Amino acid sequence: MEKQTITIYDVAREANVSMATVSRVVNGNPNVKPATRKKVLEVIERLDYRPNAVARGLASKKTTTVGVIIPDVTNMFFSSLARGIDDVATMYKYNIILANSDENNQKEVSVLSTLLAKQVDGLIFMGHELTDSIRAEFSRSKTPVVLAGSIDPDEQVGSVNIDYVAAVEEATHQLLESGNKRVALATGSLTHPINGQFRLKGYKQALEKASVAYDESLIFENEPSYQAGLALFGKLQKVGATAVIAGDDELAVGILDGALDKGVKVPDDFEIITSNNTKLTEMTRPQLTSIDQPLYDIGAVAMRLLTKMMNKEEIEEKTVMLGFDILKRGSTK
Amino acid sequence: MEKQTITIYDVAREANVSMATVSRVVNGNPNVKPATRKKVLEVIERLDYRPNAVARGLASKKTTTVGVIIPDVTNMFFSSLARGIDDVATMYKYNIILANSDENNQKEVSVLSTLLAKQVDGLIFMGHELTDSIRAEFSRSKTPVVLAGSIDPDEQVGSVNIDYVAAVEEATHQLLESGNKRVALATGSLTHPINGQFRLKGYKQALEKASVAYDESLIFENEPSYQAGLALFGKLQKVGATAVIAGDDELAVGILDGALDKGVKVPDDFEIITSNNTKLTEMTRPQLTSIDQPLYDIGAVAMRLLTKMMNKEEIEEKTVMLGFDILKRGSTK
DNA sequence: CTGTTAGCGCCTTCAC
DNA sequence: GTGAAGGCGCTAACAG
Repeated sequence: MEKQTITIYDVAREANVSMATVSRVVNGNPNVKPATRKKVLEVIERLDYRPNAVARGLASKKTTTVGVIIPDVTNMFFSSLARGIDDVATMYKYNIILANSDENNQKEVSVLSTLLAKQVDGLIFMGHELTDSIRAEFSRSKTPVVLAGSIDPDEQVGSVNIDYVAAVEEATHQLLESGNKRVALATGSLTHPINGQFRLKGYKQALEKASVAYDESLIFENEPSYQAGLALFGKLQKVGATAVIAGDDELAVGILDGALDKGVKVPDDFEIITSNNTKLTEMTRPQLTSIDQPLYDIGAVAMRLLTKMMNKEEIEEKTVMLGFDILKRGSTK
Repeated sequence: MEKQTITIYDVAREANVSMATVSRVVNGNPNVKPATRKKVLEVIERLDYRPNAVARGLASKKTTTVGVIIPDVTNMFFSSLARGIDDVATMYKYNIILANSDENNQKEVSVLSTLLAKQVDGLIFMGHELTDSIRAEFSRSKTPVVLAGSIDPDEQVGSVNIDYVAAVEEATHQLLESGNKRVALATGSLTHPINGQFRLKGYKQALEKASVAYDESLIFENEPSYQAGLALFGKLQKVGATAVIAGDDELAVGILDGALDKGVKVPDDFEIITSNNTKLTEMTRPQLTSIDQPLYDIGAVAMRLLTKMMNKEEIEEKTVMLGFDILKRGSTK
């Protein structure tokens, strides 16, 4: 009645060879005479044998699974990355253990701990802040880690991203150029380096080059959600902003709808540039101009980088920066 | 230099007890004297010991991980389900191995096979068709399976869904009621039972009750994508449809934008009811009227059901049907 | 090319 | 309440 498993031992017996030989053919070891290989394969087929990956993992100390910590699969930005990660993982015969963290430090630490207990061969971390507790867990195990779609100022772990400074600088520049005097910046928490350091820096640089004074009241910290965007538009109007750079597409759609709902014309009376170029940017009317981060590729490259690290290959540069563009659509003039 | 792991054996030695005792305290077995428990816990803390889940899995034949086969994480419908699944899984100390299948039979079979090899304790399958090869894999292993957000006409495996027949019947009814003579139905492949059997049936029943003749030219098979929707609107116009029921929200948004782009007024000149009530339905202008499937809950309940099955608890009913509503928004009169 | 022999780290009877 | 011992199914030297 129990899931009667047939083991490598059964196959060995039936095929009149040793377990070692069976193991060899299963693992594609060339040191097997074609004839015996054929015989073994035949028995495997007949018995419908399937290697037990757990046992294999224990013996070989490799699980061929990697842990992926994601803030929220439900957010297109992250799910797009995740898709790239999974596809490349599959390509390299890895599986993904996916865990949502809501960027909640406690959850992150807890999930990281169980992932490590499960002996994942590597980790991909999405999330914009590497707290000390997370860093501690990382270094405590020697498991390779890659950050996808974010950046670690200390460059202690691998990371795949774009040049956030340059991207936001360029976006700000365009908005300034088209005549906006007051361009707002709406990102997530400024305690996250990607926002507080990089994006903000790009924003300030653009202002400076245009000789526009920096005004802190134009900086907004928000959740990456549609609701937050909807609520934000009013505040944006209040401070006299005529354009905004949003750090998240859902947030941007919220801002757009907030404007539309008040009868404000986009882009005529208000311009928006968003940051992630997810599918969402094409679904609105007008469509959203966006920084074009190659999301899928960021995930894919991150996973590829991780495979190299797991494979102990030589890594030229563990921080890889992909190219970006500003994709002009209807939300800007 | 190697990831020097400390094992249960080290803890046992340091604490002057046997491995068995350590195992007991780690697993919360009550048969341990408080004093020794305390001592062991202390050593565990000091040595920073973390049980190896792989070894545990081999010995106990339980991995506390479940496999989740998802067509595409990038689609809000599925990612919403996935979120519900993961949250409940976490609650019950399970982890999720997530694998994208694109509803491609070959990928499904292949991934299912590796999931089974990894000894997952259970499986959640999202996808609208249980092909024979999938069924074969399912029954070949005795691993519990639950379908989330779809339905198996044969009810061989567990499933959590809503009453698709009633939902589409109601939606069709409303559209007919508001004066539409030609209501189209745009779903995924009709070979999928959820479409070809259930949704179509609800559609036909509504027509019948309203004494409207069934016209096959009003039935459309589409990919669940924005692009497909965009392209579809033209065809909808061509067959003289004035309203549509879409089986997927991205598809619906595409149809909406297709209409808007041609200057067709929604809902005045064209009405739309979509099926999944994902976040997307709120993001458009007008917002989309939708069948309100409790996506997160479907995922959550599916996972909960699976935990019961893995736990060999008595299951009253392995097909659970959740309630639904029609959420009226701006895309209908 | 193939077989033998140890483990991998932990759980689980079965005694004591 | 605690210890000893035998696996779980497979890989990895090491012989031959």
